[in-house]
Amino acid sequence: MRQSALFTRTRRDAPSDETAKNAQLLIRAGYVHKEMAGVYSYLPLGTRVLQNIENIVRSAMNFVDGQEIRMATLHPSEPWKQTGGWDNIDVLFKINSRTEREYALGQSEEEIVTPIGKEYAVSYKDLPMSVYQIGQKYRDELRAKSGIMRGREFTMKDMYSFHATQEDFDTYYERVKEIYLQIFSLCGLTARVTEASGGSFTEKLSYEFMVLTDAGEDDILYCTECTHCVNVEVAKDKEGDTCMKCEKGTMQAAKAAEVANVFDLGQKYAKDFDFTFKDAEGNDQYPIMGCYGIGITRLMGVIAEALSDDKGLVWPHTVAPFKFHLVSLAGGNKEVEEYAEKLYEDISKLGVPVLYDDRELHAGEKFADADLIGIPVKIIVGKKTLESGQLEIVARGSGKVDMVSREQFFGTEA
RNA sequence: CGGGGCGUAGUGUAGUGGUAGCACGAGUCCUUUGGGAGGAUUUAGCUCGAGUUCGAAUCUCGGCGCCCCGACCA
Repeated sequence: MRQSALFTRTRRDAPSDETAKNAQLLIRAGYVHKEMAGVYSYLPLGTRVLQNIENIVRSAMNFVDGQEIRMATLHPSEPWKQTGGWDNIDVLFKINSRTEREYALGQSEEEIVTPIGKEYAVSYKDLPMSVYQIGQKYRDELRAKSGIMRGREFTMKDMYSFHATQEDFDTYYERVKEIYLQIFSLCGLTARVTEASGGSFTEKLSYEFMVLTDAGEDDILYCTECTHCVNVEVAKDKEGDTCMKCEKGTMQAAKAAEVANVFDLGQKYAKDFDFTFKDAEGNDQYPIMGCYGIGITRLMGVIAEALSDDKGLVWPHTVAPFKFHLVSLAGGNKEVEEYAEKLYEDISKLGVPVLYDDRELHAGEKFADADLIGIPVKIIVGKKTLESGQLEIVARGSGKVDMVSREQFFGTEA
């Protein structure tokens, strides 16, 4: 992608109506555009980041035998009335049609997926079954905040599984929890599995995946020695207590952002929709259901918060909009320009996403923009490098500089 | 939803009752080209409504919007 043709441009100043670091940086760098409080559009750079995150999540869900589907986000009101959500879930957007009909906007999809499951899972042989989607969710938050971290419209991956037995569910639940941690690790974050309230629909605990960051809105307690971690809303221990699990570490208080959660829904929804299957003896049984969410756009916001520095964003290579930022310091020098053009074509030919700064600007502006945009590796081409016959490779995070020959560069790529 | 703050060119800001200014951006031209360069020139604005006043960006009331704290949060 030629930067001169990029749909967006960077800004020197942060908008005055955002205080969250993620929103300031993402807007300045041209990743997102704010529509209203809690609602953002994603521009080319932002869309690329989202697609990368989605693909990481998609692979992981496929790995745990989830099948991707795409459910409606405009919902009939009936299933919501059937589960009680219509009256009990205050974040549910309710829509009045110009006709007498009422609709809901999907804030979660149990009301849609359970009736679908009921139609296809009629025998124990059809179970387990696990489906997921990546799509928009709508929640009528009283107060949207923290940039893209708590919006009224956001992108979520939500998976739902149905199981014939509690044991089968438990096994699957653990599998998903494990793969979730890998997802966050791939995104450059360390997440902790945190015990939390199950919400209004279950007595059981749920598990939240928390990333330690001051930008988060949850208070957690984590053990300094083991993986034990509890949301303070359900914590029996206090800061400084000895960990109840390993009995070695002490519990440490921290701010954290919830990037995902998993719920054991039991048989609630199956019962609400009278979803039964025939077991091996021919008896009707309610399946055990689980749901597993990952906030895709929130995850992007948390990465932006947690990994940025005073110059701008610092994307891990797994989610970065481009692998390389080719910065040409031609300054009117035809030789350098031609060299950069050729290099851009050669990298592009390999199918490697590269942003090519071909604009006629001073080096300082180009570097400042590159730092702000936060692509992990800069390739700098100028008179200097042309004379030495080498490429200057600069890591965005560490600032580490490597001088490599063109052959070495393409050698490592191939 | 309760409390607080704020709405001025595309962006960031100055202007507390009397001619709306600056910087950045954007356009044209010239010079410059390894960390936001310089000059010339052009462009573009007071959130909406009502009121007070000879006169309102400025004062009063109301609406709308945005941010923050709290409450809330499948």
